[in-house]
Amino acid sequence: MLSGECSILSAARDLFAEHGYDAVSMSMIAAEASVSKANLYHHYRSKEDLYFAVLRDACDGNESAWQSILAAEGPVVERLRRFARQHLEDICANPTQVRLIMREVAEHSEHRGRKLAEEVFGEDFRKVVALFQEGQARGEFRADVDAAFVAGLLLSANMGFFQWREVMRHMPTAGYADDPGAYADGVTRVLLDGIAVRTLP
Amino acid sequence: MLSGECSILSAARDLFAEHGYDAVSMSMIAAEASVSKANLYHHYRSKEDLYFAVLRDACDGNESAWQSILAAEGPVVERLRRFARQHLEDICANPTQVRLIMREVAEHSEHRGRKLAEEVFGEDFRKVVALFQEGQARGEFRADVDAAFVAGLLLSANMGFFQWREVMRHMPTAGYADDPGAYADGVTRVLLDGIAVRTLP
DNA sequence: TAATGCACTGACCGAACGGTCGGTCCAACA
DNA sequence: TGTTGGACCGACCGTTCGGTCAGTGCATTA
Repeated sequence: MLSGECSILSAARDLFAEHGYDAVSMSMIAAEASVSKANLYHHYRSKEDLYFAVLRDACDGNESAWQSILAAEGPVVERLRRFARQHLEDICANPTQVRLIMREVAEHSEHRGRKLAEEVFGEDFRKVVALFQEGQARGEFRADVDAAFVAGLLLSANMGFFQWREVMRHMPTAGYADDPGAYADGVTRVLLDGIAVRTLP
Repeated sequence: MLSGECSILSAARDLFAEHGYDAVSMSMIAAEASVSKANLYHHYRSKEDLYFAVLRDACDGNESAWQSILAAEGPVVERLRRFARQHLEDICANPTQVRLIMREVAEHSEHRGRKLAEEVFGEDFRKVVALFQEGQARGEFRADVDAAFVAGLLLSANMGFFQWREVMRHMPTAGYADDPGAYADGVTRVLLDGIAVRTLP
């Protein structure tokens, strides 16, 4: 990839992620990348083509550290704890990509957004589901909860942190907005043990 | 409110919620409302003015049935269960408003979106926090978890259902995408009891 | 040295944008 | 009955949009 093309892609990614497709003009991207607008059309056939290139680029770099965590050995509970932390850390470390894809899912969930989400998150989601199922098979987790349901719950909790942290930061008694690690640990703990006071059986 | 103004507001709300601010033109709104574009500017000073009116209108109608649930008598656990169901039902019944506000939070979380979210969700959030705190004071919930944290977890889970249901519908073994009630019950159950197999103390 | 190919540009296009303006219509009121 | 004021419209404004195109500068190759 040439430097010109790279700077275009980078500028477009930042702008699209921050403002959305329609709010960003080709002139803005050209100015941000310090190239002429015509140059954009030399590298990409259309605005949509550039947008898809940005999306494709954002999806490529999601080979994450937590892939190995899921496949590791040892107690599922411990793997789950480490995964939750790493996953949330990854999300927070790549806000641009996450925002890009979240926006796409929100606005086109029934069309290409769904397909995109499946391609990007699908395999990962299935791996988390498999982890929960392994936990159930090992007798670490209760068998009467749906693994996909719990996986969705965990990912929703992490996504919720990412989406609402700015709002939560200004809510009373919510001091965890600045500590993803503590949040993820809290999620794991509640997910495993619940919040109800345990009564002897 | 007159019929013309109402149809404008309604058309604008639908279009803004579905496509976002920049993707919607005044001409589109005028056509959708079957009025002239000039008429839009007779009722609203600018596009932004109309957008804010839509936002204000969407925020007004959120006096929900679950307000009384939170304030009711009886075991907190039962109130929590009923709240989770009703809250998710409300979200799913008003997708337009929810999408509108979600978009605003996502794109302007650090500016007016934050203020908006506080005004719309702030009081509700605090009530849910208060419910958890009451549960802790009554000895129904463990005291060593932060109430605001758990409240955020619950709301994130419900929001996650709303946001990802279209994607989830096409994931294997995830059959709960069409049943908000069952999902909410599942969230409550996991939140209360966790998924770990209980070992005798 | 001449020719080829490509990154890149300024000037430009028709269309659509947000917004304005002069004017029509009609119910309310004197 | 004459007047007023607000709902409403068609035509239009300047600007910006996505996109095009002829042309320039500069390596690489023959």
